[in-house]
Amino acid sequence: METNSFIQFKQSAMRKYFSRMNDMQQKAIFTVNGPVLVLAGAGTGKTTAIVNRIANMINFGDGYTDNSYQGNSSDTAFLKDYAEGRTDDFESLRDIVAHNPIQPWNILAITFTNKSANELKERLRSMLGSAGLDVNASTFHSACVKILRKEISSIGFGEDFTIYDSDDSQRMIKNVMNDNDVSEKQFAPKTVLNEIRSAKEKMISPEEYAKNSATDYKRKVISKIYTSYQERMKSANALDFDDLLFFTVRIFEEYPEILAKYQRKYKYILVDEYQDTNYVQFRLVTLLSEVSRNICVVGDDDQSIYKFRGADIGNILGFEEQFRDAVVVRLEQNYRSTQNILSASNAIISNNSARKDKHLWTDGAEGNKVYWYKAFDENDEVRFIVDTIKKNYAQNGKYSDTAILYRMNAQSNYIETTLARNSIPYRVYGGMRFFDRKEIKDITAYLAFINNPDDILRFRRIINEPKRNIGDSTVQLIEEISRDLKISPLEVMKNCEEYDPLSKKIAPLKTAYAMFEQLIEKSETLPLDEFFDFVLAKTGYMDFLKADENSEPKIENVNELRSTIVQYMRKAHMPSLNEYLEETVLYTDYDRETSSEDRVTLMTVHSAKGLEFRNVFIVAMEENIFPAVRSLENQEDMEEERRLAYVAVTRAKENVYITTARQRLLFGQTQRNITSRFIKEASVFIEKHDNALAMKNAMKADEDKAVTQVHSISLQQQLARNKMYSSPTAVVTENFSKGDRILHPKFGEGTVISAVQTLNNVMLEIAFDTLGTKKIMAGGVKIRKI
DNA sequence: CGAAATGGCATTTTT
DNA sequence: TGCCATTTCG
Repeated sequence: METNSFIQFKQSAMRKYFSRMNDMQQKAIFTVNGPVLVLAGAGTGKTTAIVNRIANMINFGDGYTDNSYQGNSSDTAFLKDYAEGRTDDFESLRDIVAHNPIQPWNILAITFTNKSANELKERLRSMLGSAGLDVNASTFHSACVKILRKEISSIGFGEDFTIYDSDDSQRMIKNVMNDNDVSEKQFAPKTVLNEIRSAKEKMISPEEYAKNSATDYKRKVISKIYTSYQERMKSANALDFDDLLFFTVRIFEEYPEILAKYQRKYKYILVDEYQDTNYVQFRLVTLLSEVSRNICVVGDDDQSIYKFRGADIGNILGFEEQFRDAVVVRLEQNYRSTQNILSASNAIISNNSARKDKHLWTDGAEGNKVYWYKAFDENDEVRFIVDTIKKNYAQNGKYSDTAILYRMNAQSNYIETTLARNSIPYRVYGGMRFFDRKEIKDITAYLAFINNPDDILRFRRIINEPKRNIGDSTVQLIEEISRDLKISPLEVMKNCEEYDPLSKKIAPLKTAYAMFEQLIEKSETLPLDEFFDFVLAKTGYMDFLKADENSEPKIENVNELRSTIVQYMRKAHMPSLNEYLEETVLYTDYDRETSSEDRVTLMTVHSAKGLEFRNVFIVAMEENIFPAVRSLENQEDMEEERRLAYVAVTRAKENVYITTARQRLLFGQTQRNITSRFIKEASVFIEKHDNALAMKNAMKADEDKAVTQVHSISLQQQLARNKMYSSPTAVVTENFSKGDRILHPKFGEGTVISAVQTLNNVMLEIAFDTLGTKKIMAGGVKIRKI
């Protein structure tokens, strides 16, 4: 009697402690040991559940399910009081309830992005204080870097290895292709890199790749490039992003004692966004949890949208097969959206076959129907968006609760222009990132090369930037010598007089060597920020920038880079160049910092995952765009598009606006697409507002009037209409015809052979008096009739 | 060597 | 159409 009530009150007291969580969330929180699969639909409080689960593990261990301690009557009385709200003495609760509490450093929580890792860290800290900071919450990549810095010597790299970003990798591929006489025309470096990347994602080494390539010419070539790429990476002591995961798993597979060490360290593994894991990531997680079997994966198969970069939805769908005893928790109560939005998204996603059945619900309001605006063309479409944003703004005085989502980045342009013209503040996500800018990459390359003089790629990038009279052929020679003799390019420069082919360049090489020698020396003595200034001055890079009159934004960027160094120095325990470089390459999140400014957000549906907005516009929901053309043929791709549509709709708290256009100008061509199947799938929850028909009829009336006077005026009309909508610069004002004499600012005088009218430009074929015949767009360079 | 012209290409993106 | 990377020409 007594024992039963102890356990009963213990559980109610603990439920009381986590009473802000719903039953399902509590189930996830209290299942501490063994494999757990949390299927968390959009907006169901997933992160909160994760944070609370970790808090439970650290505070109470497996106290909730433990039967070994039977308590006594005063404990039972306390628990009863706690459960019924007469006390909230947490310390006493923990004393009585805790069983095998888990040390924070035995927990590894893995996410995909720095943003979510940071969010997790922050929430753990605020819930658990300093214990929260001891949980290893990091991305796959940074978790692997940490392991590799300790263990990589086992496979022959130095522990101060350099990390290459995608841009660096691609350059490296190009270099390798050039040196192996593989034409970039025949094999696009991008394609080659992708192939290598996907091989690494599947844990296929160059040797293994070679085995299956004997018969296929393309594979044979790629195999050669892959092998040589990895060799060079090794001699540069560099790893690319994929290597970080690949080599960690390799080490675990080949060195059981190293694996065992980490299995002991990370007794509890938690993986967020599990639906987006690829094979290496799956392997890593599987290996680490093999012994403890304490693995909790959290995700939503309906939000798996990264197949194109290797994500395997099978990982989450197969979890229950992999772990027969897995506890499955479904989070389906949604705290974000109105019932109508949820119904619409459920209606869409239920057309997918490869999924675990889930049904989002809310006890909140019914809300508005999804608003579908059928526009005449893309200009009418943005006009609607602008009007609606203005209307909403008039009501609640806020722009930042609105997002405009599109399928591809190319669509942002015409929306931006119109927003700007209407003075609606906005921010576009995506595009050039801070650390991808040339000047930033250059300076970082200096720092990286000073940090690791074997880094041949960075050497190549900066040795003649600014100009030091060391041209391509000389660099090529240095590289070859360095490779053949297995010495660093610096060594080659130092002793350049020993190498005959370099004899003509001894002076510049010696000068450059002396410079690097000084830089390296200062890197060991100066604090980082002062060292940074020294590099800028000594290398002449700052002067080089200042010499260009348009360089102000660049100089500003450089100053911003400096402030990242200062920031880093402030928070680092032992600031080092190596660690700083690691952070900048791995944590590029910095320029995504959420500004508090009140702006409309423009982004692709992909980058909207995990975010929420009161009002969401989903632009151009038409077949060929959303779903994208390339997914129409293939069932699997189509299901991914549908998941994407599901993600898009579930971003909204209150209002979803979907737009389509009867015709639209995209990639310079006018196209007519039929309505997206996704709209039809959710039609019950959608309200259609057709402006296309009205506008078409209005235009038809105009046209009829005109036709009575002039025949076939439609091209003229078309042009006039384009003039109205498009920027004025694109319009050709002068009319050219065959036989006209013209003056071109560069090519001089000539005679027009033909003039072909395109939609809003004229293609001229001109016989120049001195240069022969050329085809030129009249709208581009200024061509005058004479 | 650097600006200008040409050609090719156009889902989605994090680390 | 518009962007980019590469080529081309002075």
